[in-house]
This record gives sequence, C-alpha cells and structure tokens, in this order.
Amino acid sequence: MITQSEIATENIRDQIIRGEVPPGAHLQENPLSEQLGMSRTPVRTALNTLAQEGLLEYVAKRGYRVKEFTIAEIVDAYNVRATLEGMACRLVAEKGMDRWSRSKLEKCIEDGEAIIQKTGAEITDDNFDGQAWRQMNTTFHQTIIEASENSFLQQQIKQIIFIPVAALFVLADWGSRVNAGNIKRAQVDHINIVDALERRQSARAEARMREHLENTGRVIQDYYENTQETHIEDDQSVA
Amino acid sequence: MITQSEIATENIRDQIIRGEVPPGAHLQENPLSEQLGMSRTPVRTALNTLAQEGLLEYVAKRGYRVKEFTIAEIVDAYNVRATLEGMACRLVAEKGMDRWSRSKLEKCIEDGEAIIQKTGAEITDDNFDGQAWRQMNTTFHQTIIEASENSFLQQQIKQIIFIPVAALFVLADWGSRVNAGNIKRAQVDHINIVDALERRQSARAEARMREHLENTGRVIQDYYENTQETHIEDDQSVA
DNA sequence: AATGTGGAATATGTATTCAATGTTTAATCT
DNA sequence: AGATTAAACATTGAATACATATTCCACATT
Repeated sequence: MITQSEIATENIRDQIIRGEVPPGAHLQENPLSEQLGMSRTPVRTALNTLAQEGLLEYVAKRGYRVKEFTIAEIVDAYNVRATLEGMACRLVAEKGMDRWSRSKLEKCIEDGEAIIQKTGAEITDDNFDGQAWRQMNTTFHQTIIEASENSFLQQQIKQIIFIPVAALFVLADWGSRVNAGNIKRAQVDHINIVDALERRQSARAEARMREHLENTGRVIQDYYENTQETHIEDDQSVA
Repeated sequence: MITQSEIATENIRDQIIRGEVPPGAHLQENPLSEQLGMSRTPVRTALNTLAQEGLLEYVAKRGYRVKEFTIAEIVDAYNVRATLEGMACRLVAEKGMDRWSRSKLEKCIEDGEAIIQKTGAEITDDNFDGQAWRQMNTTFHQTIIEASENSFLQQQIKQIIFIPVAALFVLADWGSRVNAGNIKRAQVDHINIVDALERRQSARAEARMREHLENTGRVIQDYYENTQETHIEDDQSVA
C-alpha cells in the first residue's frame, strides 16, 4: 500500500532533484500540504525523511531548507562513490563472478560498442543515443554493486545518487554535454574493468573503477564551472 | 532548543544499541509514547528517523521492527568502514596534515604507549584501562576523518557507528574481550599509519588503515561467533 | 478437524486543534 | 530619523481526535 507520506516524500524529493525548488529555499509545511492536497502531518513526515537523506537542512522551530551543495561537496561525494564502487570491484574480483553478472557486463560492453559505432566520429545531439548510453551505464554499475554481495555497500552508494546536481546528470539529457572523447574513454574504462574482473585481478579492478568515476567527477566539475560562468553572464545581461 | 522528537529518537536509539529491545522486536507507538511520557506524534517522528538510519525496518500500515543484523552484515559494514577510513587516510596524506591534527595523532600514540606500559605483559580487567584506550582510539580515528575535509566521507562513516552489535564494542566495556596481542597490534598499526601520513605516503596510509580496521572486524567476528556458541549451549541446557 | 469468513479489537495513518516559539511590523522613545 | 520594544502574525511542535487498515479470535461450514 502507498501512504500519503510516501507520495509527499517522492514528490518533494523530485522537485528538489529537478531543481524546481532552488537550493536554500525554505520549505514550509502549509504551502506544501496545500500544493499536495493533504494535511501537514504526512508533509512533516516527508520533510523529516528528506532531511535524513541529506537533501534538507533542519533547524528546530525554524523548519527545513533545501541544502545547497557546493562544487567541492559534489566532487567529494563523487570521490566517495569512486572509492566505494572501487571496493565493489575488489570484492567481485576476489569472490569471482557468477555467470549471469558476467554476461550482463559483457552485454553492456557490446551495447556501448554499438552505440559508439552508430554515432561515428563526431557526437551530436542527433546521432548519439544518450538514453541508451545512460541505461547501459546504469546497468553496468548496478550489476557490479549487486555482485559484490555487500548490502551495506549498496545502501551507502544509493545515498550518493540523491545528490541534486549529481543526480541531474543521471536524469537529465546530458548527451549534449559530453563529447566523443569522454564517451570513448568511458567505454575503454568499462572494457578494462570487466577484463580485470574476469581475470580476478582485484587491485587492478579496484583502481580502474576508482579512476573511471573520478574522471566522471571531473567532467561534472568542468561542466558545473562552465555553467556557473554562463549564469554570471546571464545575470550581467540582466543588470 | 531540544524537541520531544529528538528526545524520543535518542532514547529509542539507545535502547536498541544497548540491546534493551531485542532485534526483530515490534516497536509500537502507544507503549513507547506512554513509556516516554509524550504523545504518539514525536514517537512517530523518531521511528521514521531511526528507520532512515537503518536501525529499524518499516512496512506501511504494519509499523516498525528492530532490524536484525547477521554476523555477515556486521562484517560487511566493518569492511566498508575500513575502505572509507582508508580513503580518509589517502586524502590526508595527499593534502598534508595541519599542525593541530598532527599533534593530536602524536598524542594518541603517546597515550596508547602509556596505557600499554602501565598494563604490562598480561592484560586483565584490573590493569588494562579500557576506558582510556577507547577514548584514545576514538580520538585517533575521528581526527583522521575530520582532517580528510570531506564532509560526505564523515557523514557516511557516522552511519556505520550506529550498528547495534558493532556499536556495543565501542560503548560497552570490552576490555575483557581483548588480549594483549590485539592491543599491541593496534598500537603498532596506529604508529605505522601516523608515520605514513607524516611522510605523505598516501597508498601506504590507505592500505595500513584498511588492514587495521579489517583486523578489528575479524576480532568482532570471532567474539560474535564465540558468544553465539555460548548462546546455543544455553539453549541446549534449557531444552 | 481443518479451513474460511466475519467481526471485534488493535494499531497505524491522517486530520485537526492547541500551544509555544520565531518573525515581522508598527508605534513610541531617544 | 533611527533604534528599540511590544504586539500582532505566522510557523512549527505536540496532543488529540478521527479514519482506515490489519490482526486475531470465534464461529460456521465443508
């Protein structure tokens, strides 16, 4: 069964991740309960939940405000993710992969290859299938995390997915924000990671995955800094 | 200001960590609100919070029960902690330590040495100052985590501290459960970690810390399995 | 005897009300 | 005019009341 509290939680979380409510905004219970057509009670529960997830900051008697993430914090989070998924790779290499995980990863490699082949030398919005790439990428990482068979690891990594700006790169269509170089490098990374896992080279698998995600973090950082500049320009044009 | 919800959260969390409410127990709102002398509302908030922390399991319309942790899950959590604190060491070694962190760590080494000196060759309940050792140990790890200056890392590691059985080893007097070998090995580990940090050998610092905590995890596992056997014996004697 | 249904009792989910604390505004005093 | 204070207003925290789902037991039926 689905409760009002759960509806409120998902709805408000979505609004935050999509950037519909800006960082730093004060979320008040009455407006939210009106907006969602429910009483304050389930809204309060939702706000408490989201604060625990780290999306909101809470001060007693003053309520909740949307947490502002600095570039540094987002990069920090990505580095933590890099370390944790690196650990997942180490565990998988040590334990050895079962047949199903292995075939799923190999399919990811094939799919990635196909997407790049179809794209050609130059990546544009038209010829690059960002949707398919993201799906392949999610499956790739998820498969390794699950194959690690460490439930804590899975839980910890999940939390990082909810960080607003980082999550945008998963949700939004960032096909136009990547270039051929990044995509091809990511594909090579994936190939090397799977190779290391199959050879059960745990240290190599760990190092490769860590580097792979640290690269992604750098891409996000670059993009973020560029858009920051753009925003400043926008502000100036208004002034 | 301190709210009723916060009081309830801390109180119930304590009861769980101390083992006063057994794993698997169904926590009901009415008895808890009576016990704590407040209405159901703040109790509900507290239960929601603790479920988010991973201490309780929630099923809609059925309420909350205390999560049961298997030995495997506890060891899993400790291994995650080992990896994360290893990362903290790596970051500290890369950035370099400020003077204050450095002196705090060196004081920890001195304190540890003093405790061991005072204890002598054989560790017993009487001559081993478990309280002082735990405090030194907590300071040691906390200092490194804070010096990493990665807020996400700090947040993630905090969650692991709340796991019931693992937390017992921090809270309860486990002086009687350790032997001279473990304590001396831990002290040597600490010395090597600080040495690596001061020489800014990031890979060595990371590896040493990881191994240090994996050892602790193994100690917990051994202890847990021993007490499990004891419990089985108890059960048999009852039958 | 076992299973299934129905209803009472119990527990959770939500709404509403009341209380306490912050915030804002306006008026008064310097 | 500016600052300070008090009062009105708004918002959060907690308690109570109500609605709805689940559990459990009794009873009936196969």
